[in-house]
Amino acid sequence: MNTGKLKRLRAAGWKAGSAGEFLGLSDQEAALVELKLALVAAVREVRRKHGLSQTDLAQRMHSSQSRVAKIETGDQSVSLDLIVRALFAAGATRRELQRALSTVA
Amino acid sequence: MNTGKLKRLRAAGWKAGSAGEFLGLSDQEAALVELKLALVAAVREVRRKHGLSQTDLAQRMHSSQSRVAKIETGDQSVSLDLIVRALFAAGATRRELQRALSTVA
DNA sequence: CCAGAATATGTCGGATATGACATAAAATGC
DNA sequence: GCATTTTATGTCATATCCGACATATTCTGG
Repeated sequence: MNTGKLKRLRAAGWKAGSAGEFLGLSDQEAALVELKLALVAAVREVRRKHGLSQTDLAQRMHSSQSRVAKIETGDQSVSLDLIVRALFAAGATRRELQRALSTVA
Repeated sequence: MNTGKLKRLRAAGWKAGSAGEFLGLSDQEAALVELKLALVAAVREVRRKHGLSQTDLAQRMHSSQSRVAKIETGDQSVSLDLIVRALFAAGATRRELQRALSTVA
C-alpha cells in the first residue's frame, strides 16, 4: 500500500489535505492511496452501524481481529482486496460502496 | 481471485448470468468477483480508447505485457490492487471509474 | 496467404499479504 | 476505580501475488 510515509506523517501531527501532497507519490499511486483510505473509513462506519466488533467482522470474513484492526488503521500491509472483502462482510450495500467511492472517485 | 472455476466454465461454453451462480461462491466472494470483472472490462476499454497496446500500458505501470494480459483476461493471480492501478495507469478518469463500478455497485 | 504486431499462456524465483498468536493500550460501563 | 470488552501493535510462517521471460496464439494490413 505504501502508506507508511503517510501514516508516519499523520502520527507526527500532519494533517494532509489530500494523500498525494507528499513527494514520491505519483498521481496514480496517490489515487490508489486515497481510494483505499476512503474505503477503509467506510469499513469502520459500516461495521459500527451494524453493531459489530472487530472480532465479529473477523469471523464473518474468516480472518482475525488483528487483521481487521490493521485494515481500519490503514496498515501498509493491507491490500485493496482485503479492504473490499471487509466492506462486503460488514454488510455494506452497493449504494454504500458507491457512496464511499464518490468521496474520492 | 478464485475466478478459476468461473473462467473454466466460461471457456467450456457456459454463459453466466452473474458470477455468483456457481456453487461454492458465497455472496461476498461473488460480489468481489463481479466487482473485479467489471473493472477488468473497464481496463481494456480505457486502454483501447487511449490507443495503447498492452505493452504500452505495461510500461506506464512498470509491469509487463504478460501481466497486463492476465489482468484483462481475469487471471486468478491478479489482485484488485493491480486492476485498479492498471485502470489509473490507462488514464481512466474518476468518472470512468465510477461508471465502471455503477454496473456492479 | 504472409509478415509483423498484439495478445495470451505457462512457469518461476523473489516480493508482499495473510491469518494467527501474544500482548499492549483504550474504551466502556458499573 | 476496576473488571471486561474492544481495539491496536509486533512478529512470524505460510500463502498468494508479482514482474519477467519464453513461447504460443490470434489479429491486422498488404
